[in-house]
Amino acid sequence: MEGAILKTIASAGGAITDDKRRPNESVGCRGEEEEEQEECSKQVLKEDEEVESAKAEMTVVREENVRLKMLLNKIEKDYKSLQMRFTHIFHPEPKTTIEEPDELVSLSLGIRTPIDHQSAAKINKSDSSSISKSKVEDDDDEHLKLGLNYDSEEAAKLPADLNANQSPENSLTETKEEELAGGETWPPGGNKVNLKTTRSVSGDDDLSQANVKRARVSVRARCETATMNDGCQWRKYGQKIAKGNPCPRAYYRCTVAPTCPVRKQVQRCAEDTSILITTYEGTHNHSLPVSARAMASTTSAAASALLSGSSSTSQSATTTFHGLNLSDNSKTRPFYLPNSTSLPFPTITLDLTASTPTTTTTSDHFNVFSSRFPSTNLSFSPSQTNILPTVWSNGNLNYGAVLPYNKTTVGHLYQPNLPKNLYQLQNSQQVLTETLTKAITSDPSFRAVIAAALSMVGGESASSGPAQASSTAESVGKHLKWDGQTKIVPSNPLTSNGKGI
DNA sequence: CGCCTTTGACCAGCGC
DNA sequence: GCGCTGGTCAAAGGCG
Repeated sequence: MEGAILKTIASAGGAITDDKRRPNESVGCRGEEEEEQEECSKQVLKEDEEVESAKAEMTVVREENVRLKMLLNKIEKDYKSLQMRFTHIFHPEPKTTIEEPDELVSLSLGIRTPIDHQSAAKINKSDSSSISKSKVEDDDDEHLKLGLNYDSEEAAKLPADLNANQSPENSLTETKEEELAGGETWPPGGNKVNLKTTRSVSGDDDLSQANVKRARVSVRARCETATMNDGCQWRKYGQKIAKGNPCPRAYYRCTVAPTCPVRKQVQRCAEDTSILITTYEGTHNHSLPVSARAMASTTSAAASALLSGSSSTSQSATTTFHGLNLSDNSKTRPFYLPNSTSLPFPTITLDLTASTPTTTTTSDHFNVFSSRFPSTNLSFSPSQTNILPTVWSNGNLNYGAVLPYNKTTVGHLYQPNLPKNLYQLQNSQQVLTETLTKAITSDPSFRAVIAAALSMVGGESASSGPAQASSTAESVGKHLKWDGQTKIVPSNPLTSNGKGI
């Protein structure tokens, strides 16, 4: 049946479009034959060209792959360099910075395991590194993943003390909490117990310790959604109307791990409701999805920098910051920074809202922060590619600021009419600022981390929607390789009901 | 049914 | 001591 049909078609002459048969067919006149041959040769050439182009494309893709691999290697190297930098910054010469056992705990960044005071007291101050190493080596794997939440094999290959030193907030925030809780989940009012305990033990020093342990990282970003999609799972456990801000403040708790101590407060800026102020507290004690690492790393790094500054100026921080009320700033403060007036916790603020060129002065309401503790403000301008820090005396560190470094902005540092304690504060803040500057400017990895956060937040703010916001994180997750395997994160790593954070 | 949000109540710290 | 405020708890209800 089919054969008959084919014969019929073939006899029709030229109806068959099989190109390969045409050169051998003797149909039509000689001129048509030449045309067909020419046409066939053209098509063959075209196919060859396509093959060649495909090969060239494959070559390009291969080269791109090689470049990406090199980029990944570079990122990993940068990360290791960043770790070294943090270790270097946060663990200066012990004799010059560590003055008491508690201070040792404060400076032992990232010690995830609870270290009781007895054992800590037995250990020599100068052996802080060995403390970290021995404790971490005894710890389980999860604790090795702490800190900057980078749990690649490269990180695992690093010395244990490096891993242990990644996360200041782990050691600072959770050590005593886990002591109190016996390693279990947070007891009701754990923070209260913590604060109350530390305050009742030995007065101001412990108070300052508690303050340092409660370091917070506040992120200001333009976001239309209820919360920033930082990749983590959060559970809302409370909401309050804070004084002076009609927008309610929501309290969230990380639910990725039941024992995770991380909490965050979300509140819209009263001045500009498109600005979302998210304040993070604590460090995740579990591995994070790729999409959550950027923010976690950023906040952890920022908190580390802040705590480093606080630690290095702990003396003045205790004696000066508590006694000094930055009433000038707080009175003129045109927006409401979470906890800035009521809590003595050091807060570092990452200002990701300065996406448009603005005239930045010390009175710029996006860049003036005040609290009883020296809040440190990092203002980023994502549109700027040349990152040059502008530092002024109030601890603000304007990244990519529109204004060039202008000494007039720091002029009041040298004003002779300032009270002595204000000078102390400014000196402390200057040290803090220098520490931050050192951490950020001297290591490209820090900038990479910040850039990752910027890309995430910027994408979200630009898209004004959670789905699109997550696409940025998704692309990061899809294109980054960790632990030698590609981890595909969900397009929207939200909660099961899709409401997310 | 499990997880989440909502929301009023409770507690602690702080200032007057 | 009292009131204000921030932070947290926990019961109730909603949602998938």
